[in-house]
Parts: sequence; structure tokens; C-alpha cells
Amino acid sequence: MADLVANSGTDATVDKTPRTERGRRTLRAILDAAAIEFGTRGFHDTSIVAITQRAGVALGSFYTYFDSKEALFQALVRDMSTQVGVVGATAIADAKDILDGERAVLAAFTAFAREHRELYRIIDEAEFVDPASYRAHYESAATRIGARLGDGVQRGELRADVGEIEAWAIMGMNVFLGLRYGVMTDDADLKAVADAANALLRRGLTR
Amino acid sequence: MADLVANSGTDATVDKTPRTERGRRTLRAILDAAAIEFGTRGFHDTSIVAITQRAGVALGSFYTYFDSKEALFQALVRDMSTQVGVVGATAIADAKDILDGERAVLAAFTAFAREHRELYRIIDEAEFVDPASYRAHYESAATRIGARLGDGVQRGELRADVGEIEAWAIMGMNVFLGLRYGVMTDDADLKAVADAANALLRRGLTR
Amino acid sequence: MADLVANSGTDATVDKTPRTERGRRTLRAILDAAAIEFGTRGFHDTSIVAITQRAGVALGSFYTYFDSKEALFQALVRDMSTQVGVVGATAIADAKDILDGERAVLAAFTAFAREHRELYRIIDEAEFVDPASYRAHYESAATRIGARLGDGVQRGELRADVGEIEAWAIMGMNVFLGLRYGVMTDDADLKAVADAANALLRRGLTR
Amino acid sequence: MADLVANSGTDATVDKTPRTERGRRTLRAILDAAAIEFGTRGFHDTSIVAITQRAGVALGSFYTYFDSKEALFQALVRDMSTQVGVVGATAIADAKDILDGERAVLAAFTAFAREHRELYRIIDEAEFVDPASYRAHYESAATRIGARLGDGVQRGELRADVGEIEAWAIMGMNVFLGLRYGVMTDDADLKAVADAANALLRRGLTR
DNA sequence: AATGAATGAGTGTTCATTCAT
DNA sequence: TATGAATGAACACTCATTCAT
Repeated sequence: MADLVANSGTDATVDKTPRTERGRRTLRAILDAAAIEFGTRGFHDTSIVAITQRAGVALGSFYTYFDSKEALFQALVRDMSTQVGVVGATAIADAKDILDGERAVLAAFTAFAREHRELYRIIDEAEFVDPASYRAHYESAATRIGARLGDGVQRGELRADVGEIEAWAIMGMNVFLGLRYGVMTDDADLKAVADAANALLRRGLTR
Repeated sequence: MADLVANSGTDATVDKTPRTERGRRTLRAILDAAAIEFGTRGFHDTSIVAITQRAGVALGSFYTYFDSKEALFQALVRDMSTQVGVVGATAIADAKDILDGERAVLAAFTAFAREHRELYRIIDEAEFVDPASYRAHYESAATRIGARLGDGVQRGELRADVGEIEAWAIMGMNVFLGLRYGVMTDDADLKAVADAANALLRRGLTR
Repeated sequence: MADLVANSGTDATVDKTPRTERGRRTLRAILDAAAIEFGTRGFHDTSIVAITQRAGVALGSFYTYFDSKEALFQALVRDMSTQVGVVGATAIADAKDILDGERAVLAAFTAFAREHRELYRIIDEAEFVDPASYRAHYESAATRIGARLGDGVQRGELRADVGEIEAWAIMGMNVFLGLRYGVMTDDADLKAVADAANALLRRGLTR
Repeated sequence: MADLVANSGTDATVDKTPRTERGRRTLRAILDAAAIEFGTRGFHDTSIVAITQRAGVALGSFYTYFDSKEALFQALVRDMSTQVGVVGATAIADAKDILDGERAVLAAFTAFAREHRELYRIIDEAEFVDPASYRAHYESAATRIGARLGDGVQRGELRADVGEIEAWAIMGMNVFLGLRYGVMTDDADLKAVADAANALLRRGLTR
């Protein structure tokens, strides 16, 4: 969420980046409060007053930092999307091979989902509130997976015909395993889940 | 959608089932209009007037058949959920073996998604509007897949350790392949998609 | 309520008097149901459906007998008003003198109020729903009392200066004692109440 | 009405008391407009828009100060109830004896009713809109009268058996005399009314 | 006479956004 | 920057009344 505090990226007319330390604290408070509210009540059942009250700031202050409710939501979605990418990249860092890397990504993702239950609600709701971000999220995730698979093919670790379809299939697996074992349950053995899924992929993508 | 016209099942105080032929036509018009509106604008941006206007009936008639906007949405979600199940069951009917059946299911599902683009929007939004139906939808779908996998194991067609995790993984694959190649694109070769995914599963779930 | 079944009195264009026995039964069912609903929920919180449902007749049948919700209410108010007059006249029948008569009226009225708790609610609400009937009710009640007082003066039983003011004062006493001891409480000794009030009047209106 | 502007007393979740001078003006405007609208059209025929339009404020501003239409009505009822008590207490201040005090109360009350024709409509309608306030109003008024009678008994100014029944009887007299000579007529000699009623009480409650 | 589906005007309430202080 | 009162468009829902059967 750090980069959000620095600059949301897409401010059109006016720069809403805080200039003072106090402003930075206010912005962060709003963002944190929003993540909780949107994650539990959903976009439409969350009001700006609820966010500002939880953040402990005045209602009007909201518009010092965001142009609209949608703008805040978009900022949150993009931030979460980025975080998911970072989590994957970090997990994959010291993987021995492609398939080991995918296991690490899944394990890290399910764990992340468990820690951030608001993740699914916020990204899923983007389909309705901010479709562009929603598509961008999944397309970039699929692209990242696809790139890794491409590397694997090149290195001869995977079948030669593995491509985009498999990338989307893997993403779907990950998302639903994260939902089932990260979000819907508290006590699942996430390592076992990652192992089982990896067994499927290891056989499925090789030879 | 046929069973909706008959009886939604959960009428609490008053029976809202139409008794006359005219009533049945009105109900069907509302349901069809609602599927379109909810599917394109989403639940919150769809108004009851918009639905009744599209259906060509009076605003008040809506409440002759549904207790609330949420009730209508719920009816729609449950109906779509049922339809998805039916589509899968039909597709699987004359499959030679388990894996062939899964291929047929995926092919049928992606084709269905392409024909009913409102499907994803409506079921996804249920996560926010009617969480119980949302969970029920995915849990029952996973259960059905799991049951089929169990059969496969029993018949020796699949690895012995295949179970719930693989069921959710397959469901995730299917959902995202349906999204990518059924909904997001118009011209994808759905047979090729089903074949590729099946190649992954066939290797992944056997031995 | 008997005369209501015969003829409501003020039907303008169409005669809504039932011609068949079945019609008379329906009308009576509606009237009885309405008295209960209006008496417990009040005019605005009572719906025509509620009345017809309680009466066990179809919604549309209501308009076979009444022009509007207001018309039904008016019929009820006028009927209750008449009943109150009858109760008083009956009670006074074998009174020895004026003051004894007033005691009998109060005793009968409080007892009637206890038996017909809907009385106050319906007549009071007429102030808002049908002001003309409301005024008529109280004005005619005051006139009746005034006439009796006039007789008393003539016969030398009461002070010569007793008149309209005293009539309204007595009516107010009766109404509030009926409210307090007839409606608000179940176990009051209504005879004691009538005696106490009469002691006040007997001293107050003589010499 | 002064205390309403300060604090209505029963703010549950959020404090709706205005903090700025402008806010106080807005609240007062709404209260004044509501008294007129409720008093002339009654609760159900008065809309929030009508109130805010008359008050010259935006529709939404209503909800800055009141939780609902009922809440506003309740505030008004309680305020009027308080005012009636104050009027009585003021009138009684320099009375020579109990009975003289009661005459002063009645005279003041009928005059007040004439000045505030909305009084009856608002308090009477509370029977349907806010029954608790309605009962509280009459019970506390009766209690005040009862207390004064108790004093009179103690001082030997009244018969020893005068009590609650007489208190309710007097209240009824006052209410109906206020209705008849304060509200229904414009030109009644209120002093003469108070004198006549007092003659009745003076004789009726002594010896 | 009876039925109940259809109608649509009417209204309380919410809430994102603006703006004066 | 911060504050919170003010604004008004938008919308779900109710229900008296009509009318075809």
C-alpha cells in the first residue's frame, strides 16, 4: 500500500498527493479504513461517512484525497493487484525450477488470501465497479504465469505446446484453491494443498 | 428457467406463484428482463423500473411476484446455478470415461458461457448480494466434480489420491477458461481449449 | 351495526346495498373485519387487503360495497357514534331524576368503552380522516346532554344558569373517565367511578 | 420549543444536535414548518418535502436533524406537552387558593389552545403515531392536577375524598372546553367559560 | 357477485458530493 | 487542510383503485 501513499498514479486535473506529514497520515487512515469497509460490506453498502468515521477524519477530508468513491476503490484494487504480483514474485525468487516456482506461488497466494480476506471481495467487486481494473488484474496475472511457462518450455522443462490456455487454467486453479482453502476455511493445510495442485501440474505439463 | 415459472420454492408468507396464464406470462417477462438488466448493468445499477419497463409491465406488478429486488436476484442466481448443473450433466451423459466426461463438461460450459454472457456477472455479484447462494453454487459444483472424480478413482481410471482439492482446482480451471475464451473473446476455438485443458488433466490425474 | 347492513345512508351515484343474502353476509364480514383492523392498527396502517383477508373475501369485493377506504371508515364512525347515543338513551330510560340519569349514562358509557376498545381509536381518528363526522359526533353528544340539562333546569332540579358550557364539561369528564377507567385499565370499579363523578356534578350543578 | 433546539433528549446512535448557529436556525425552521404542516394536514398527509419546502431548506437537511418523520413528530408532541404544562404552572403561580388556581389554569389553557390550534391535532394524532407520548401526556397532566387536588385536601380546602377520579374528570372538562371554546370558536368569552366551569368545581369539590 | 392480477402515483429515506467557514 | 452542514437526485416499495374474467 506504500506506493498509494506516494501517488495514486491516475489523478487527472488536480494533484491530490498530500504535501504535509499530517496529510500523509490522513490519507493512510482513509485507505486502511476503506480496505476494511469495502472488504466486509462491499462497495455499495459502504458509505463515505462510514469510511471517514472509521478513519477518524471529517467527511469533507475524503475529497481532499480522492475525486470520488470510485476513485478510492480503483486505487485499492490496483494496490491489491500489485500486492498479489509482488507476493508471487517474492515466492518464486529462489525456486529450483519452473514447477517448483508455481508451487511456491500457490502456497504464498493461499497464505496471503488467508491473511487478507478482503482481497477476494475487493477484486471480485471490481468486475462491477471498475471493470477495466478487473480485467487488467487477471490479464496481467495470466500474462505473468504465461511468461513463466514460456521460460519453462524454452528450458525444456515443460511440454512444447504449453501456452496461454494453461496459464489461465493455472490461474483459475490458484484463485479457487485460495478461495476454498485460504478464505472459506481457517485450518486447511496450505502446504498439502500446494503439493496436491503441484502434483497435478507436474504430471500435466510435462512429457 | 422453467422451474422458476412453476415455483421458486421459498415463498414465506404469501404464495406469489401466478394462478392464471396471464400471470405466468408476466412473471416470465419480468424474469427475462431482469436477467438482461442485471447481466449488463449489475445489481445496483439496475432499477426495478428499468426491469418492469423492459418487461412491458407496470412497476407494481413486480411486487406481485417478488418480495424485493434481492428476492428476484436470488431466484435468478439459483436458476442459473441449476442450469449450469444441467448443462454439465447433459454434456457428460454419453462420455466414454471420466476424463472424456470432464472434457465434455468444459466444452459445454464454455459454450454456455458464450451464449449467456450474463452468467458470470450474475453469479459473481451474488457474492455481494446473496452470499449464501454464491457459496452454494460453487460448493455444489465442486461436490459434483468431486463425486465424478471419486467414481474415477474407484474404477481405477484416476490416481488414488485424487480428491476434493483436485475438484476445486478443476472447477477453477473451468471457470477461468470460460471467462477467458467464452466471455472475453468471441472467436476462440472452444474445442481446442477443452482439448488442451483435458491434456493437462489426463496426464495430471492419472498414474 | 345493524343499520349499516341495511343502508350506509350517503351513497351518491350507485346504490351499494346488497340485494342477496350472500351479499349481506359479505358486507357484514367486511364491516366486522374493518372495525377490528381500524381499531387496532389505525386507519393509515390498515390496508384494504388486510380487511378483505380478515373478512375472508376477495380484494375486489370491497368495492362492491364501498366506494373507498374513507367511505368505509365513515360508515363505521357514524355507526359507533349512533351506538354511543343508543347506549346513553337506554341507560337513562328509568332514571329517577336528571342527575341520576347522568350517573347511569356515565356508568353505561365506561362499560361500553371497556367492551369496545376500538371505539376511542376509531372516533378519535375521525378527527383526521373524516372531520365532519368527528365534529358531528361530539356536537350531537353535547346537544343531547345539553337538552337533558335544560330539562333539569326547567324542572328546578338544576341551577338556572346551567347550559352549554356545562354540557361540554360533562362530556369531557365522561370521555376521559371512559378512557382512564374503561380503556386504559381493566379492573377499575366502574360504579365507584360513576358515583364519584356524580357526587361532583350533583353538588356542582345544584343550588 | 426552546429546549428542542438545545437537545431532544433521546439521541440514540448519532448526536443530531446542531453545532453551529446556522444549524440551529435550520433546525428551528424545520420545527416551525412541521408544526404548521402536521397541525393543518395531519401526520399522514404531511410529506417531508412539504415540511422542508416550507422551512426553505433542502430535503436532505431534514435527516441531518431527525432520524425519521416519526422522530420529528415525537419531538413536537413532547414539546407541546411540555408547553401545556408550563402554561398551567405559570397561570397558577399567583392563585389565592386551589380552586382559584384551577380557574386560572383553564383560562390560560383555552387561550393557549386558541393561539395554537395545531395543539389538539398534533397531540390527538399522537394516539396513532406515537402512543407512548400520547399516554405520557395525559397521565402527567392528570398527575399534576391530582397533586394540586391533594394539596387542597390537605389544606382543608376540598372534600377529603377528592382524588384521581376527580383529576381525570377535570382534565376531561378542560380538554373539551378548550376544544369547544378555544379551537372550534373564535369569539367565545373565555373568562365566562372559566367562571362557569369553576362554579361547577367550586361547589362540586367542597363540603 | 366474486376474483385477483394489473396499475402507477406517491413518498420516506439514503448518500455522494459541494462548499462556506 | 480540516470540518460538517447543506444539497437534491435517485430509488425501493406500498397500496388504493380498476378491470378483465
